[in-house]
Amino acid sequence: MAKIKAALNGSKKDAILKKAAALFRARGFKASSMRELALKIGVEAPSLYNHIGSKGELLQHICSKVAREFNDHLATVEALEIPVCSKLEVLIRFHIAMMLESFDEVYVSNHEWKYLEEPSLTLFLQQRKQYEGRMVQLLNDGIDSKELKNVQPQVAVLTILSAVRGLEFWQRYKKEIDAEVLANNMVNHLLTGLTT
Amino acid sequence: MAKIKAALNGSKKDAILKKAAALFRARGFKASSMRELALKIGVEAPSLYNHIGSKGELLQHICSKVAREFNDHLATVEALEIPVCSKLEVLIRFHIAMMLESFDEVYVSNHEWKYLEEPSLTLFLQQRKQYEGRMVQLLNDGIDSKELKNVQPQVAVLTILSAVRGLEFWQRYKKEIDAEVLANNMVNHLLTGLTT
DNA sequence: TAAAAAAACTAATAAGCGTTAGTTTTGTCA
DNA sequence: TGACAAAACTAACGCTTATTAGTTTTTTTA
Repeated sequence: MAKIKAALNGSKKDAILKKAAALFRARGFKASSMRELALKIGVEAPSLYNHIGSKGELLQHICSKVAREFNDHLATVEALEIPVCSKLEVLIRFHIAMMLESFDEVYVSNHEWKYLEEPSLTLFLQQRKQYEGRMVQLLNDGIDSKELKNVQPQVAVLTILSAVRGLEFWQRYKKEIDAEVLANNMVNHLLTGLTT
Repeated sequence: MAKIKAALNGSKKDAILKKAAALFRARGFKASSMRELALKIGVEAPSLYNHIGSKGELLQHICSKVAREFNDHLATVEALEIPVCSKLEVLIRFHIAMMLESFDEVYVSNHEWKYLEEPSLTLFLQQRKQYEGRMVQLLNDGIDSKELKNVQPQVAVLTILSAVRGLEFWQRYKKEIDAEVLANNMVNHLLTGLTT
């Protein structure tokens, strides 16, 4: 059987991770078998273990990479010296961009994290909680400076994060609606509402 | 071993369905075993088959019931003679109420539907698509009557549905934020935005 | 209280799982 | 070209899965 093709500028492990993310997204982590993953790669299941440690390790890599990217980005946004509204806009557009270029990974991270083993599970949840907390802080800044209405910041963060998360459903409309139009609409909706 | 306790005003199958929804939500459908379900009920796994047909049938019942309830409610809202904004508010509040009183079932319906077998899977997806389509129609009405801004209705529906779906994360804040406050905030945010 | 029905039990089956061991093939470098 | 390392292979293990068969216990009904 042919050897595993390394991803462009990546190790063979990276190639496996990419296929694993696609499989886990389509089937779910628990319903995905190592034999199925091997088949997609064009190899027998035990051969995978020359490159990876375990099935769970694959999930761990996917989730921790996504979490790191979002946290890193949030840090850069916090450092910007622009109005809170603009920061929110940048954040929302980043979520949309991530959904576009790393759809499988983001989806898996959002849906399958519960199958992480300790201590990765605890770490992941801590990072997510932190991310939310820092967004709440951002909204509080905006409320203090009168840029934003006096809302419950936790509820607003919940609404925003859920809305951008829902971009996973958007794949369906890809042909009908341009990514730029989508982003503009969502930013406007979440910041200025629907009503005239 | 004790017999399966029938739910108040319900059959034994209903009691199993309730426990199954809770288990499927906590563990995921594929990761939930019939032995585990039986344990929660206080019975051996094969005994369940005196009351149900299969594991998949449980998921099917849960998902189709939730889908029916949402579709039925949408029909009553469409028939109301009130402004579009009010209709949207009623819809959002219904989602919040459903999340409160049938959390496990709604969560499972949202997350585990992909494990439905045919023809239930196709039916479920059709109903969901229909629900979205009818909401798009509702928004179009609002845009025509100048009640709403001239937005892309598909994007707005995506945003609204995703936001209310995200209420599943809200359980964490239950102690801090009252359900009524949550509902008011979310309705205001989705209809009138965040900015001053 | 005896018969019938419902629902529990134990035992077992076939299939699929992640993973390991041991071996063979393939690719690399001196 | 020969030697070493990397990575593929086959076979198999131990475990879990949903479900069935057959039997016994419990409950309902007459």
